[in-house]
Amino acid sequence: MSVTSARRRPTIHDVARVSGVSRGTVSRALNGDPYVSPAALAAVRRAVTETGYVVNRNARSLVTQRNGTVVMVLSEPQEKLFEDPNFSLLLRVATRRLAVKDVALVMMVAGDDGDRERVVRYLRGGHADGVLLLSTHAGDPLVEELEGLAIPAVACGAVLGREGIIPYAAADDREGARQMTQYLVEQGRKKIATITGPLDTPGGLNRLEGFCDVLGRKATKKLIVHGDYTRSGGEAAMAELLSRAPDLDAVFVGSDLMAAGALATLRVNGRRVPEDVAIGGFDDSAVASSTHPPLTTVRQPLERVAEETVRMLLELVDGATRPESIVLATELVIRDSA
Amino acid sequence: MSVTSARRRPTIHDVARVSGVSRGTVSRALNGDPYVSPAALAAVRRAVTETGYVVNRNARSLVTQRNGTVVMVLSEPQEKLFEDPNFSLLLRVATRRLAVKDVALVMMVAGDDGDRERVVRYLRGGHADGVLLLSTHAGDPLVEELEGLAIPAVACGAVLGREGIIPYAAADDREGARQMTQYLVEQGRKKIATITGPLDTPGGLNRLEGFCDVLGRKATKKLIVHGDYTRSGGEAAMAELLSRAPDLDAVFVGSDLMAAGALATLRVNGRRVPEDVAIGGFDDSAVASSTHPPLTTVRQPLERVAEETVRMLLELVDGATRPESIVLATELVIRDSA
DNA sequence: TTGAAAGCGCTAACAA
DNA sequence: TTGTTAGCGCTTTCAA
Repeated sequence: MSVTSARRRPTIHDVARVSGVSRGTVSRALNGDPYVSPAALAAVRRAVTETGYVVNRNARSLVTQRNGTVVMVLSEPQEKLFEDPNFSLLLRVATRRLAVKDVALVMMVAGDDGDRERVVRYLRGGHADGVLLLSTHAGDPLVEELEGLAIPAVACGAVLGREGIIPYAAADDREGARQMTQYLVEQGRKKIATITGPLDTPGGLNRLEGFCDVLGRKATKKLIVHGDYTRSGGEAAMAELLSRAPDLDAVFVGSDLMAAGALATLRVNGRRVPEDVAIGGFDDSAVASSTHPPLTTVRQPLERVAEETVRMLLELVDGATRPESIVLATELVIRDSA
Repeated sequence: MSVTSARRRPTIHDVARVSGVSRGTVSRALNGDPYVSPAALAAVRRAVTETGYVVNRNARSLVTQRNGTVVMVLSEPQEKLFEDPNFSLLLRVATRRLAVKDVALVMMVAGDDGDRERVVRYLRGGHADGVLLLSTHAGDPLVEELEGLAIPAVACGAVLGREGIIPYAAADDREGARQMTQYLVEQGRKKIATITGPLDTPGGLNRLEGFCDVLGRKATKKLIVHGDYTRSGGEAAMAELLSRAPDLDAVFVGSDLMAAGALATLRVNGRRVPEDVAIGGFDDSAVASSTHPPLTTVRQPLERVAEETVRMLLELVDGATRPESIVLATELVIRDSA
């Protein structure tokens, strides 16, 4: 045992020796090249098992200029975004889907200039085949640098201002917001406000547009406040709304986490939900069912967003032309808050 | 611009040519070798800037057998662990700390045998310098495989049964549990139960021991139920406790997430918190302050756990002898639930 | 269908 | 202090 682990790792050379063919043939056999005789293939297979050979990816990458690694870059101006359950979900699904293809996922945060420089250095070092963008804001300087590097990149959610350049998979934010707003209207709510996400994110912008689509002129400035996708941001925004329009009877909140914050503020202010104020969330993330009362919300198919993003990226890496961006339908989930 | 990005990446050869020294000298200059004249160093620096040279890590790794990458393995029998805010925190801190040292973090999940095989293959492929273990359960087969690979490994939280072999950083679970239990006693609670984590995790086992340390013979089997660190597990465990001991007046719950579940069950059953039943959590994670009422809990210094784990791993990778494991003090955080 | 051989870009040992 | 050179382990022509 100790002898075994002390021995150097077997190389393709060892496999060649044991199987009685040349290194070239071993390589071809390993990579599924059609020009390998059944006999040679069998011999190589046996030798691989016998020697316990595992390819050295560094050596392979050096010559192929590929390395079976993609980077997930989290542009994260507010550290808080990490507490968002959506993030965990995307990360988990992406990791799994990539793992199936034997592609490793490197996590990098790009919150400030130092981080960003590091990401770019890593990418320029040729250590990754592609980039998965998460929560990228409009005008993020990283995007431009990426374009300069000419490295395959795909985003979870559109990168505002770059929709035609960086392919993405996303939920239909605008339509989802319409569904929720329409539902609130149908419930007889008369004075409906909204708490949006940051307007330099597609979720912030498009959900607000959906809200306005339904309410038209009723969507006055007074009834629109902006949050930052955090719980505490939701609390503050709700307080602001209450002071602006004490008689509001419904709020469409741009994320479940912010909605949880809004609920807390309403409770403190003695408003009952949904009797006095109806609350609609967005995401149907883990928090939605754990608030009190549980949130009526809009379900985003984030698993599919992650899956499609990964698929698109791998296609790009394999040399496909720019894949079509894809927008997935949302679904209204009715619980108790509205 | 298009011409620039189309050109092949500059190699050390180009730097040598531009700076007028040999490749060897360039390499030495780049790697901080002391035997480089100031003149040569300056020339190399200038040439690097001029050419935009970035080292090719694959080539470097091929010869150094090092690659500036560590893997974070998440042993995750219950997928749910991903929803735990503790996880996000550890991931974020570790990513950042490693990034500072220009070490990349690869995420891998090892939930089933297929996953595990993939992790081992990746490691045997020599693509990582070390392993960060997360939420590893006693008897996890991965641990043994890791030992066979003789790759540096450090754990966040002890790996039960391997405490002497795999160094770790962890909170003082037992003492933390004692603090909370003692506090409940001091509040005049007479019938105190506990919901533990899985007993094959250090948090499950040691927090239960701390509980028993304080209560002695009063900690009867009837008052001890086991959860799985999920919210729904906490709900179910609380229901079980209520049926076993309807007259209990306090519960020490082994994690904030489970405590949130317990609160929900109590509410459904008409028990007021803390008037009828006091609830103590553990973690002081993001959920603790967002439950209703906010949780009195035990703060784990998870940032420091992550920092220390990373430090230990990098030391190991750099050839240090097995570092001392480190146990960090916890702190009682009093809010409204007890 | 196969083997031989030329690198991929870099580090490190050696000689100068 | 420097240049030269031999690989690291692999893929991929090129000939056969």
